[in-house]
Amino acid sequence: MTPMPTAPKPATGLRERKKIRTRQAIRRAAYRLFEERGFDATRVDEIAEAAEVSPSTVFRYFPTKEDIVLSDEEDPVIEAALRARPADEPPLTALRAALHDVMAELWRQPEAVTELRQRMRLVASVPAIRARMHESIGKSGDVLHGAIAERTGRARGDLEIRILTGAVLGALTEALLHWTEEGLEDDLMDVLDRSFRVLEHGLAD
Amino acid sequence: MTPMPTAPKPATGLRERKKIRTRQAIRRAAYRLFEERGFDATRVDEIAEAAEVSPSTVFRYFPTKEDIVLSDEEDPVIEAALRARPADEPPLTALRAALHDVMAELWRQPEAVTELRQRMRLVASVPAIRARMHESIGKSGDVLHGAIAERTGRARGDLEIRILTGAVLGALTEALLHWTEEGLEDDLMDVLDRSFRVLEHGLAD
DNA sequence: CTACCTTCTGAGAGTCACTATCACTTGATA
DNA sequence: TATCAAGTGATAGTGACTCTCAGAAGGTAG
Repeated sequence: MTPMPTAPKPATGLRERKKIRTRQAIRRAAYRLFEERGFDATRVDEIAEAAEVSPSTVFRYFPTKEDIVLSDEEDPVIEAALRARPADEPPLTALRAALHDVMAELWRQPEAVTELRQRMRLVASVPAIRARMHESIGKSGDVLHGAIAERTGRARGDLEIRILTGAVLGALTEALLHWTEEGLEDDLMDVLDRSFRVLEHGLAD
Repeated sequence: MTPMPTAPKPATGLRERKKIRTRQAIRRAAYRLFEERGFDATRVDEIAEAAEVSPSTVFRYFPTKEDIVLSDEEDPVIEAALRARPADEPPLTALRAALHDVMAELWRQPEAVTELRQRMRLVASVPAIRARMHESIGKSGDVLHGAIAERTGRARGDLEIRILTGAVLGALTEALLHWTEEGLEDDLMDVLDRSFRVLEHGLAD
């Protein structure tokens, strides 16, 4: 019986550190090999060897080969940013502001941006990874759904909210893919703004 | 050299008929087994045996096991319905009307509705199939994208159009999943209308 | 420092979706 | 009837992923 079951510790201890390092080693090795010879042409065994672990270990850290590419630790960040917005803002406004904040923060970390580019390149070129991304976006949808339900006072299963989050995520996904196909160099913040403009005013202007 | 390379024949001939029957046999057998024992617990060999063909033949007709569930012959139908709308209608209006038409036609065929229900039940419960559906929706997005680009006079690669189609398809997908999770019995036309209302007016009312 | 426990790792064997190849059958055609 | 093209089945792969179990290594109490 732990006295404070709510505090999950700041992840100190040799064990935790080793796990983080192993995870990183696998992912780095995988990215390198994927860039060198392509996703499909890279076997999991090779990733394991390059990362100096056994194949079993790779699957212990990542349930599928595709999951090595998709980290997915962003959801809670976005959710937090959304909760930080004043409660009287309409959903779309709050969402735009929240995503704006998250992206500004992301852009402050050059290596995070580099990784985003690598990842999007793979997403754009490998169907299996794209499919996986859509799945994970669906899960993000659930999270957003909950947060918006709270702030608008609607029920969790509300159809209209679900439609709204679906529309927003669908729009953003397309915008992100467009950005990727255009060479990953456009101003992503601008792409984001244009997405919300369409969501708010349609194709009008 | 065929005299008329544009006319692909009305699919007469024993060969064609046999192919269609084989395809149907495989799909029917698969649906039955999936309902009986679940998607993951059904091996492709078993589907082949139930359909009285060899496993190789199953893969000749469907590239993956998931594709047995997702027919995907609807895109051209929707596209045609969209092109049939007057050119001066704004995109969202035209899309709603086109989908309205397609769905009304679908509802006129009871067995098509039954199959839709079966399919959606699998989509909702099997992640791999859901992922595949998202992929195929992405392709539908391309089609819609092209059709809307034409009718608005914008370029094919236009970001705003892509955002719009992404939003519409994202909203509709969520609505369809909601419908499925609610038991497949609600009035789907109503769900469709509510989706477009949110797309046009936001969460306002 | 030692003993014990829990967690992590690696090795091995097995399952199953999917691919490639090739001989054989069968519908179309002259 | 002979010939050709297309569809089928058997066989032997490949590679992602699962399960199990023995041993190693971090954490902890005495």
